[in-house]
Amino acid sequence: MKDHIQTLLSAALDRLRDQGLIPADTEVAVHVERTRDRRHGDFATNLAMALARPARRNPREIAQALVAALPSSPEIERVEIAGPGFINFTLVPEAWPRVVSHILEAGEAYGRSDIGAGRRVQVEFVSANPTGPLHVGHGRGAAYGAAVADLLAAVGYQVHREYYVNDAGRQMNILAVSVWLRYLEACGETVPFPSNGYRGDYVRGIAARLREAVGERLCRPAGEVFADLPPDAPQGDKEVHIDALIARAKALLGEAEWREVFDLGLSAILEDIREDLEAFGVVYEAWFSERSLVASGAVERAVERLREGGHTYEKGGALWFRSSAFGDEKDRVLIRDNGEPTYFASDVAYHLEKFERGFEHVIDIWGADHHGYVPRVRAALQALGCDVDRFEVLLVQFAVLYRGGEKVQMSTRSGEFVTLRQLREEVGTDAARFFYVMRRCEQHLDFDLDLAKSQSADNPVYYIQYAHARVCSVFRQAREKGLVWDRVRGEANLHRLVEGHEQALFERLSRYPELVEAAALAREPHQIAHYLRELANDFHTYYNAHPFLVEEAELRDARLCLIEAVRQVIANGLGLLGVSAPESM
RNA sequence: GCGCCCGUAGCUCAGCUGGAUAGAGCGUUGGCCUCCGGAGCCAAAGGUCAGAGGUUCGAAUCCUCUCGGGCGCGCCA
Repeated sequence: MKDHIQTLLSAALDRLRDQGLIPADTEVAVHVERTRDRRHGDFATNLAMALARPARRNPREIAQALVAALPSSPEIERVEIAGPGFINFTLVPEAWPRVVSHILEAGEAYGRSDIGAGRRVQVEFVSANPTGPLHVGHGRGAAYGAAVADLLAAVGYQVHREYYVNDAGRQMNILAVSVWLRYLEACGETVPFPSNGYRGDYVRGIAARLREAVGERLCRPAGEVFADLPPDAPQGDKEVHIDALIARAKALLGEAEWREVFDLGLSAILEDIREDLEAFGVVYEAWFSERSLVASGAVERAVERLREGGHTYEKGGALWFRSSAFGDEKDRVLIRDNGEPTYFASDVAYHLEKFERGFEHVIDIWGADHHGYVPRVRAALQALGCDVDRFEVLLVQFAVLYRGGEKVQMSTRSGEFVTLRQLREEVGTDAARFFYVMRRCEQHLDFDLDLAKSQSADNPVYYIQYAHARVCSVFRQAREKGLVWDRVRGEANLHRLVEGHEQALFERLSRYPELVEAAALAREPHQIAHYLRELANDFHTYYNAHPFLVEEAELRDARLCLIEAVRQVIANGLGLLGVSAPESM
């Protein structure tokens, strides 16, 4: 409907250009919006006011010319000029109920569109280091990223969801050595556990699996392992200590056996993460390995390209990228003085590779604590000649859990953090997915565990799901009473739905496609969450005000059509957020 | 010190690329169950949109500054 009015206005605009009333080169976006007040009709545009300046005319004068030039339409009952120069459109009454037929016809496809035109867009999200289970901080990125990806898919983009696996860095070596030490313990050795190691219980679990797989073949006496190592903190430097420990482990085991430990740890954790996300309703098209990037020489190639482009220099034995020439606050090291590439170097290679894979748009979803990282990646892409307008980073702020009004403390050091899995077990996937995307991603999120668990009206998830279940329940009741819903008869009698509650529902339902489009383009799934609450409220209100299973079959069938449409839109909307739509609760 | 995000009702937050009288939920107060699920509904009270300038027909929205809160500023990942 909105599109229809936009089309009419564009036509009128062309006529005014032809008539010379406005300069031919005037560029103006035709912007149609829903009115907030019924007295202003159903839709309004500020086009005349936007044209006032370039045309050097009074807005109302332009509005009159626009209205005169407007092609006629059977959908529109009235066009009025109001206030400083708004043009208000009122639809013919018959236009509204039609939305119900559209919804019943389209079913799950209602709200989907093709504005993406099949363009390929990549969404990379979560990408947590595979050194331990996902925690609740990752949960928000997972829920948000999945919702953004699903929204983009819903409006016609070809979406590629990707998880970047940091399986090549020092942190992974630390994990491997942690696993190995726990394994030694399991073999009966007594080892002092490094203060910088991974202390979580899951490491013991992986060590146990290792022992099952290889027996005591990889066991070495603790005395040999720790002989002459630099001291751990607090006497010594914990970083130096653990690096020496890693080197010793590699020396004692040899490359092949070290790799065995490393790979078992990596695959165990990746498997855990994958299962965790899957249970959270989050699936990926690809898991992209950093190690494969290093192995294929892509990192060297990317660094080489920067060097050839004259964007690098050497200082202090290291190779630097002149990112400050592209807006970053300082230059960044690509290759350390020890010859090892930095994490940044492989990230440059990864992002270059994204563009080389031919995505038309590349979206990264990061925790807000990485915001300082954005300018350097952008700088690198620019230096490599990529179109940075096609690169977008969405930063997700922290989520803080509350229980009983108190902040839930999390400590990574002790290994006692709240995992995503624990959260799912406590509040359920539906509540978790919904709560995570209830707020704009720039907004800090207060996650109230008690509220998420509560089965009451206070809890928006239950409120919305209840509306869905209630519709299903009405249909169950109808069947029990032997009433058969005749959809065709219902659709033929939609004009009978003249109650205020019914009109409100038509209006609400009709804006759903606009909403999905807006939410997708703005990457704002929270708009869907808010909409669904309002829709559910409209429905519950209607439910309380009017019986659906009335005697008169025509009216009854029409009302059943309407509430079935409501059910469909709730199901579609919840689906975009990864929340289930139960038939009973 | 520099950079990014945030500041709207007692609390948690919406407010669509600037638009007509700033909206929800919770909480508070007062109502609605012989009836399709009361896990629901209705009503009332509650605001100097942090503050000050600026841009214009018009600013919660855009720009600048100030104040307050969060986060980040490694040859870590």
